[in-house]
Amino acid sequence: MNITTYNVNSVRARNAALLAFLDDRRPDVVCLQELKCVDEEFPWKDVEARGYHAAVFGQKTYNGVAILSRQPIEGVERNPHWPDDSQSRAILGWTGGVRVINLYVVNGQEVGSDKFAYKLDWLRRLREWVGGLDEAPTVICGDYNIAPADLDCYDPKGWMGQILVSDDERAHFKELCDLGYTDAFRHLYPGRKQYSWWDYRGNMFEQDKGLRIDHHLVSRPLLPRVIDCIVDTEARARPQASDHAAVTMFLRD
DNA sequence: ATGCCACACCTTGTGTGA
Repeated sequence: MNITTYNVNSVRARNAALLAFLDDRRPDVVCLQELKCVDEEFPWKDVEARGYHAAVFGQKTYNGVAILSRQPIEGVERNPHWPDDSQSRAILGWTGGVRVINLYVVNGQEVGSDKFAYKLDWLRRLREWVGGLDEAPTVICGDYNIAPADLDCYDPKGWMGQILVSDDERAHFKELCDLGYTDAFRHLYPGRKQYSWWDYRGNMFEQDKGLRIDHHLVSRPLLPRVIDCIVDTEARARPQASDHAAVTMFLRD
């Protein structure tokens, strides 16, 4: 079984790229972020034609998350621990015997801003929620908008204190891990420099100047099943690609 | 300090992203 996390940066603008990804890679489960459309505009027919079930939590213009799976998706919950939040950022579904949580974590715009305060509070609520879950095998994947360590940033000195790498954000990520979740990629490859996002501007992808901000956090019962985790840079290199690559984790059956 | 790029939007510029 494999589980992909993929920030598509508009599912409508990325329709051809997404369908090519599904056709080429044949993933079992795909967690999408930044749909940027309402549920009615999601490409239901295209993904269903390729054999996927879909659980969608859309929003006009911004945010929006979805889970695709070759197997049925049950027990779907949307923003389960953010009852008064109008932003579609979290969806949970059970599929293939795994509790899949798909997140589009707040960006935060600028350290110290109102949006940054919202990001920290959102992360606090995430931890509060996840900390109360039972021991069922769980993966929490998505766009975390946090590069957990300097190794996850092409220019740690230049980015010091900035959004995505600040100490506050990293502390939240570490506390989430301390609840019993492991960053699958870093667990497998402790010293590997591998990014998942590259700015559209300045040919950053061609220079491999990026950040690793898309992650799979796996719960203790699931960790022994983790075989591999790869970043699909090929899809990022194509024309009209998202600025994020798809990241896929492979589990032993 | 700004734009650099890309996306959505009751667009002809603005807000947001990372």
